[in-house]
Amino acid sequence: MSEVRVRFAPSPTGKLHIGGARTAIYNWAFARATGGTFVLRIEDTDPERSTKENIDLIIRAMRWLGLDWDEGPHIGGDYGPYMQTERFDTYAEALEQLKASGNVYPCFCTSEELAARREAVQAGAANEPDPCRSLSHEEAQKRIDAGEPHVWRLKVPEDRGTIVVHDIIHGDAEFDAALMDDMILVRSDGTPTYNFAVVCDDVNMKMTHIIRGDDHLSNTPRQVLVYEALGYPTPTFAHLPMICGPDGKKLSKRHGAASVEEYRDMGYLPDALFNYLALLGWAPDGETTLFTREQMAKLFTLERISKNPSSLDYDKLEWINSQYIQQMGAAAFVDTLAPYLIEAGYAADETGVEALRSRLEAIYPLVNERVKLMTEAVPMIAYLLDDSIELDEKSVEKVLRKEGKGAKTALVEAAAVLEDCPWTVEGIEAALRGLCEKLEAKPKFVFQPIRVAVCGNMVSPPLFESIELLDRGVVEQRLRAAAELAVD
RNA sequence: GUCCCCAUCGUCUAGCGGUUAGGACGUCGGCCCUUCAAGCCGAAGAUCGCGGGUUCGAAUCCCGCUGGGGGCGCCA
Repeated sequence: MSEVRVRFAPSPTGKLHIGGARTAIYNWAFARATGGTFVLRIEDTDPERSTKENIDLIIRAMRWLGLDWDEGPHIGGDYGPYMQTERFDTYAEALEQLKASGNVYPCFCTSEELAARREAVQAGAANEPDPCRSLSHEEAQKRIDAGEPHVWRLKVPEDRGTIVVHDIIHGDAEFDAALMDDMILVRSDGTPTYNFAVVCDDVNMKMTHIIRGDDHLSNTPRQVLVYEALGYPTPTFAHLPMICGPDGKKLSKRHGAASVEEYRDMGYLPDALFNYLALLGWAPDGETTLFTREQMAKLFTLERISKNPSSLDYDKLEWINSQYIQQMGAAAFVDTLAPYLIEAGYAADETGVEALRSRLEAIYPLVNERVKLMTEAVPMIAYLLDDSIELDEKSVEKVLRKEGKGAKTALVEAAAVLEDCPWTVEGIEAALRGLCEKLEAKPKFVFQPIRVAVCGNMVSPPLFESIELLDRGVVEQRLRAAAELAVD
C-alpha cells in the first residue's frame, strides 16, 4: 500500500470552526497512525470572503490545539504551493486537458437563466440538460471569440449509470449519474469552482484519503466524475458526521461557542479540547475517555469513527478540562495561567510571572482540584496574591455577623494563637485545633470566621494551607480587621 | 420537490446473530469533612425510533415507515 497522504483544507472565511478542528484532528491522527503525511491546504478561491487574517487565525488555532503538519503554507513541501490562489495555473492546465478530451463545454447562460431553471426543477419540473451542451463546436467557439461571457461545465457522460462512492465510515453510497447536472468547473471570470479546485489539488497533491465533513457527501459523486474525466483513480473517502449544538440543532452563534478561539477564551485547555473533540465521534474502545494526542495517534482508525451526528456536551468538556487541570502539574499550570495573570495586572509580562513562579507553584496544589476553567483560577487565588482583600458581603453576613456563634472571639483568639505557632501547615492546624478545644467550640464555628477573614469568602481553597502561604503579619492583620466587623 | 446520510440511557459512546445491553459525563443518595471541591461507594436512567420479515435465536441481517440532518450555487 502506498504511503497515506491526507489533508485538512479549510477556507479562510472565518475562524477555525469547532467542526473543522475535529476534521483536522482526525486527519492528523490518521496520518500519524499510519505513518503518512498530513498536509494543510488553504482553500481561498473565494476572494469575497477569504482573508489573510483568517488564515493566520486558523493556523494559530491549529497550533494551539497541538496539531502539526508536514506540508503547508510557510513550511512548503513537494506538492506546493499550498494556497489555492497560488495554484491557478494548475487549474488552467486541468481545464485545457478536459477541453482536449471533450469532457467540458462552454455555457453561455446567464445567472438569471440558471436561477430560473433551478427554481423550476425544485418546484418539480424535469431536469433538462443544459441547452449549451448541444451547441456545436463551431458555434461555441464563435461566441467565445466574440467575447461572450461563459463558464465551463463538466459533461456528465450519458451512460455513466450509477456512481458508487466508497466511504469508510458510511460504506458504499450510490448515486444515479442521470440525476446529476453538468456542474460548473470554471467561472466566467476564469477562476475554478470549489468542486473543481479540490479535485485538481487532491489529484496533484496525491491525496490517498479524503477525510472531511458529512456535508460534502452529496457532492462527492460530482467530484468522482471530475476524477474520472481527468483520468485519475478516486481516493478513499471518510465523511465525518456533523457536530450539533447541545440542543441537537445545527451549531450556530446562538449556541455560543463555534470557534476554537472562543473555547480558549472560556478557559479550556488545548489538551482537553483536543481530547473532547477527538472523542466526539470516535472512541478507542468502550471504556477509555482520557487520552493524549500521542495515544490517539497510535490508536486511531477511520473504521472506528461513528456514523451518527453528535451534540456538544459542555458538562463533559468541562469535566475533561478539570481532569487535565488536576493532573497538569504546577509548572504547566503557571505557564497557562500567565496570560490571565498579566491581564489581571498581577504581572506586567512574562518576566513578571517568573518572579511569582515559585509562589504560584506552591498555590497550585490548593486549587488544582477546584479550578474547572482557567478563567476561574485568578479570582480563586486573588486572596493569596493581593496585599489587602475585600470580604464577600454575603459571607460577612452569614458568618461574621451571625449572633450567638462566637465569631468575634474566635477571630481575636486566633490572631493571638497564630502569633507564635510554627508557620507550617501542621503548626497552624495544631494551633487552631487547640483553639477549638480551648473555646469548646465546634471546628466549624472557629474555622469559618477565620476563612472569611483570611480568604474573604466562606467558600475557599483549604484554610491551613492558605494561611501558611500568607505572611504571619498579613494573616494577623486580616483577622483583626475582620474581628472589628464580627459579633459574638 | 428530489437525491443522499443517520437512528443504543438526557449527552458522548461500546456492541458487529446468543451479553443481566457495558463504560463515561450529567443527575440522585451515601461516606469523608472547617467551606467548596476532589476522591471513594451506591442508585436511578435504554421495551436498542416504529412495523414487518430472515433465523432455533436480532440492538446486530433484509424491507417498509417515521423522525432528524445534509446536498441540489459562477459559496466552500
